[in-house]
Amino acid sequence: MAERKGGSALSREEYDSWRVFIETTEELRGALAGRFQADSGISAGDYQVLLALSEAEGRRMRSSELAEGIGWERSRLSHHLGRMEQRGLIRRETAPTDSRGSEAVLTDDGRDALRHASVPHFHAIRELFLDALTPAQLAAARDLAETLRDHLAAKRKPRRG
Amino acid sequence: MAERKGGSALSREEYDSWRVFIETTEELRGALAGRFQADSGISAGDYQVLLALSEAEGRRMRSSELAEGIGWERSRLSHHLGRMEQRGLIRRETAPTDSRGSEAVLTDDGRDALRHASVPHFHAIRELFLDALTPAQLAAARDLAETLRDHLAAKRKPRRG
DNA sequence: GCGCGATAATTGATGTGTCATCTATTCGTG
DNA sequence: CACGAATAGATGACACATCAATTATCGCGC
Repeated sequence: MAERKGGSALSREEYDSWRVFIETTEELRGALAGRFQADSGISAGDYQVLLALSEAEGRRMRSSELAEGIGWERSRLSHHLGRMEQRGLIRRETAPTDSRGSEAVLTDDGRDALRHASVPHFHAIRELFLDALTPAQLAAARDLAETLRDHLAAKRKPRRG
Repeated sequence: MAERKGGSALSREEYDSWRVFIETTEELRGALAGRFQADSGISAGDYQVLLALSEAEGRRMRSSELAEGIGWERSRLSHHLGRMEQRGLIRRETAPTDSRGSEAVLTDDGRDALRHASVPHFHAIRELFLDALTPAQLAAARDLAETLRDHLAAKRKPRRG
């Protein structure tokens, strides 16, 4: 990892930059998740689902659209909706136009949970992320994220397959 | 989430920056993990453990030191070592000096797995991360990560508890 | 209107992370 | 030395993510 050869070895500096970046962002995610869960009783994943549903027409969405909207695989969403349904945060109904499909519907309990979660959510983001950064750093974070996101998208779908 | 009140609401821009940052870093982690696992047959977590052990005196470490070294909770490490032991990558022995404790020992299979994983590992880092960024962006990423890391450390241990 | 590939969603298996709890051992202090 | 607190580590329960396989329905071409 110190010498350069074959085009795939990394310099110490490259490797260190990578490591501190990936480990810290992972730590940030974990800290946020823990804080958020402890303060509101719902997870970050729950929050995404609830928010999307609350903004949807009739507070309901087809599973596929929901998955698309929040950028999850359908299998992941299906499992997650199962758990949320157990807890009464959402309910599932078969889609009226296509009986293969299902709609996730926000329940009243789900609406309440979302309402109570928003403030802790924003507070945690401010405290653990925004407060740490200067405006320039925040701008750099955004630039970085957008660059990486585009790069990953290109890697994922290089023209065809 | 648009208006500012109570000091905890976020501007749209703050929220968007947060979202793209956290979602993209999470996506990067997932992409790396998938690529790495597919190419080498071991996970990123396995890699960290194997690397630490391979560099240790006698290719063995006390569980606590290992956990400390790679920054994991002991419970997490314990579960992970159990799985790695199942696959023959490591072996556990009771510590000679303290019979409460245990040592994780790198097996020959573990050493081989590490050897075969290094190139794919570096390659994935280069391809998904380093290749995406200009030198300035890479420097910004590191600066950002270090700032956040320090901030999180301060939040975690504010002087005493 | 039948048959078959495509699509929507669920399910099961497995790996992973966290928390709370448990067991065994060590150590400090009387 | 004995006892209780602290420590090392393992374990069980649960939430979560990914992958492969499965089920049910749709819709097109004949």
